[in-house]
Amino acid sequence: MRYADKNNTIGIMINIEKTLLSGQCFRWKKIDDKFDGVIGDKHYILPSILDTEDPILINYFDINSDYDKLKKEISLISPELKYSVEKIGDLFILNQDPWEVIISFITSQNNNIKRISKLIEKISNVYGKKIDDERNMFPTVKELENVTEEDLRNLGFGFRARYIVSAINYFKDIDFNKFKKLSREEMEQELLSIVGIGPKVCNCILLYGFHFTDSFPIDVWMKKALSTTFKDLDVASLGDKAGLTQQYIFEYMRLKDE
DNA sequence: CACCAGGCCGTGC
DNA sequence: GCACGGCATGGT
Repeated sequence: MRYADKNNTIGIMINIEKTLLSGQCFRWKKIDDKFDGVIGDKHYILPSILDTEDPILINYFDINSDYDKLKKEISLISPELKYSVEKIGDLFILNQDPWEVIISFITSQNNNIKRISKLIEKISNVYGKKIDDERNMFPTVKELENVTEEDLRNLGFGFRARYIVSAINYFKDIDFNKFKKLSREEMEQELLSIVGIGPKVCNCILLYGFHFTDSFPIDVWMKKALSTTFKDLDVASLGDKAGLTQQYIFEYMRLKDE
């Protein structure tokens, strides 16, 4: 929601709760009515209604994109999506560290959010730089380059340990800045060549890690949604609102289960 | 004790 | 091509 204060400064107040609990990020913990998390090298404790001019937060929550417009467009697609947008309210596609997203979503397969969060916190505490007494940064590719499958199994990553090592081995030898400049198609092809990254994880990485907002990750929930309530939805026509639409569909399916 | 978690890999047909 | 079992671990 946009507002102007007495100095006529334009600000934006957003509700970050649904986004931080949506399953696109794994480093935020809800403590009482605050959210405790890490963005890059900073430890944040944020209220669920956020009013900020911090450029790091503005970028992270993608505040400069026009979500009011996107929500309006998504509401027009179907009554169910209109309901979901009204009920859920603010929902953003975050701008996260792509490397953290790659490891997070490899970790996410056949797993649940709680345990994914625990594992991401562990790998940060063991290999990442310390920020303060409570939190560490997510480790860089460099900091993970000598990590073995056994190390990761000992941390609890299970069968995903092999996949994470394969991702580390791929990225330790390439220039990440060049990788970021690849086209969506090229990037998809590269990601899928890494053992442990299949179509679903790849789409999550493209969407949540590299902000290709036309990505539409299809998991078990989405398959169910697209074969029942949303069977008439033309996914291919969604364009750059596909990722956000997917999030509202996911939330709709969750709402229905309550 | 079973069964599941926002999949993917390897194998066999 | 596509169906199937196996996979580590922790939670219910």
